[in-house]
Amino acid sequence: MPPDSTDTRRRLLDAAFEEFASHGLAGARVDRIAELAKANKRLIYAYYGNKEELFDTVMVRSLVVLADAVPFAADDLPGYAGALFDHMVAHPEMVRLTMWKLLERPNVSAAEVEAYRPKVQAVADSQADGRLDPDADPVDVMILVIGLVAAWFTSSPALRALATGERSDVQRLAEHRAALIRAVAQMADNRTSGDDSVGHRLST
Amino acid sequence: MPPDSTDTRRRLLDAAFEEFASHGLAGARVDRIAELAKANKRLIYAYYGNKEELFDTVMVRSLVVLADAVPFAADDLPGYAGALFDHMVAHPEMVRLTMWKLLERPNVSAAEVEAYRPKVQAVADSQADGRLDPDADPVDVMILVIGLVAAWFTSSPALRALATGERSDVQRLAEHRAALIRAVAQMADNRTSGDDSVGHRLST
DNA sequence: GTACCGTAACTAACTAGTTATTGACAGCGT
DNA sequence: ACGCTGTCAATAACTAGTTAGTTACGGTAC
Repeated sequence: MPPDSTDTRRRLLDAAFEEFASHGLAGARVDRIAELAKANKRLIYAYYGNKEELFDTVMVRSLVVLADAVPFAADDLPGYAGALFDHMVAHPEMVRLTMWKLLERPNVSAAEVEAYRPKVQAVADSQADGRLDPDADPVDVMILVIGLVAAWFTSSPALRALATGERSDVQRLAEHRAALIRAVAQMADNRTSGDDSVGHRLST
Repeated sequence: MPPDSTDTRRRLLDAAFEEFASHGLAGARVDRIAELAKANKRLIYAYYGNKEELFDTVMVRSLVVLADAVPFAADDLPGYAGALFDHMVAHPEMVRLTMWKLLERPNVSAAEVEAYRPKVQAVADSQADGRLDPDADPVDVMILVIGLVAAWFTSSPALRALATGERSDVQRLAEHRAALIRAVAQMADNRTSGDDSVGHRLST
C-alpha cells in the first residue's frame, strides 16, 4: 500500500478550522496550524496551496457539515430555526468562522449560491401553497429567519450580560431558544399577517 | 496658546475608523492609518497609547454617534428597527466595526452595559404596561429585534445574490426594510402572542 | 531473497519582507 | 526652561512562503 496522507490532511483541516475560527484569516498563524496538527508547515502548501485556499477549504467543509446536520424545512421554519440554533450552540466555532468569512472573504462562490437556491425555492413553494406569509420575498424570509437564529451570537456581550434574574447558562439559553422559536413562528405564520390590522406604519 | 492637536487627533480617529472597519484589529496597519490621516505614526502612540487602545477609542466614539443618531423607542419597536436599519445602511462601516469587535475584542465594558441598561428597562416597562408581549425576557426582545435589523448585513452574500426579480439596489433594500419592519411588528405586538393557537412546537 | 528505483510523505532551516513600537531630536509658544 | 506637537530613523520580533533535502515503501529486475 502506498503511503497515505489523508490523516495528515484531516489533522491540518481540523487545526485550521480551530485557528481560523479563533483568529480569522489575517490573525491566524500558519505555524500554529502546523503545530496544532502535529504536521510540518510545508504540507499546508503542498496540500492546500496557501493560507487563503486553506481557509476556503475549511469553509466549504464547514458548510457541508452544517447542511448534513441541519436539514432545511420550509414547512416548519420554527423547527428549522430551533435545530439551526442548537447546531450553532453546539458549534460556536462555525458561527465565528462564518462571521470571519463575511468580513475577510466576502466572495460569492457559485457552490454556496447553489446550496441556498433549493432552500429559497422551498420557501417560495410554501408561500404559493399558502402555508407561509406570501408578502415577503423568499430571500428576505430566509435572511430574517437566519438573522433571528444568529441574533444570540451576533448580539453584544454587554447586552447579554444584562439578563435579568439568576439563571444558569443552560436555562438562559433554553429561554432564549423559546423566545426565538416563538418569534419565528409569529413571523412565518400567515394567519397573523393576512390582515393588515397591525397598528404600525410599515414604511418610512 | 500652545499648538492645537485636536484636528490631528480627529483625523487619526477618522482614519482609524476606516482602517479598522475595513481590516479589523489584526488586519489594520498602523502605517496606513497614519498615512490616511496625513499624520505621523508616532502620534498614534502619543495620543492613543497603542493599536488596541486606538481601536477601543474608535469603538466608543462609534457607539456614541449611533446612540445620538438613533434614539431608542421601546413603544415603537418597528419604528426603531426602521431607523436603526437606515443608520446601518448609511454607515455600513459601523456594522463592520461592531462585528470586528465581537470577534477580536469581545470584552464587556461597563460603559456599554450601562448604555444598554435603560433600553432594556424601557422594554420591561412596556411589557409591564401591556404594550408589549410580556412572555420573553426584555434582553431577549432586544437581542431578537437587533438581530432582525442586522440580518441583512450578517446574511451571506450568496443568499442575497438569489433575490428574485430584477430590481435596483434601492428597491431591493426598501423591500427588505418593509419585510423587516413587518417582522418586528408581528414579533413585538402582544395581540398576536397572547393566544397559544400557534400550531408549532415551541420546545425541542 | 535482495539490491535498486521511483514516488509519495514528510522535515528542518532559511529568506525576504512586514509590523508594531520606541528613541532621539527639533520647532514653537509661553 | 518647559511642555506640547511633530519628524525621522531605527529595532526587535514575526510571518508567509520556499529551498533543499530525508525517510518510508511498494514494485521490479536479477
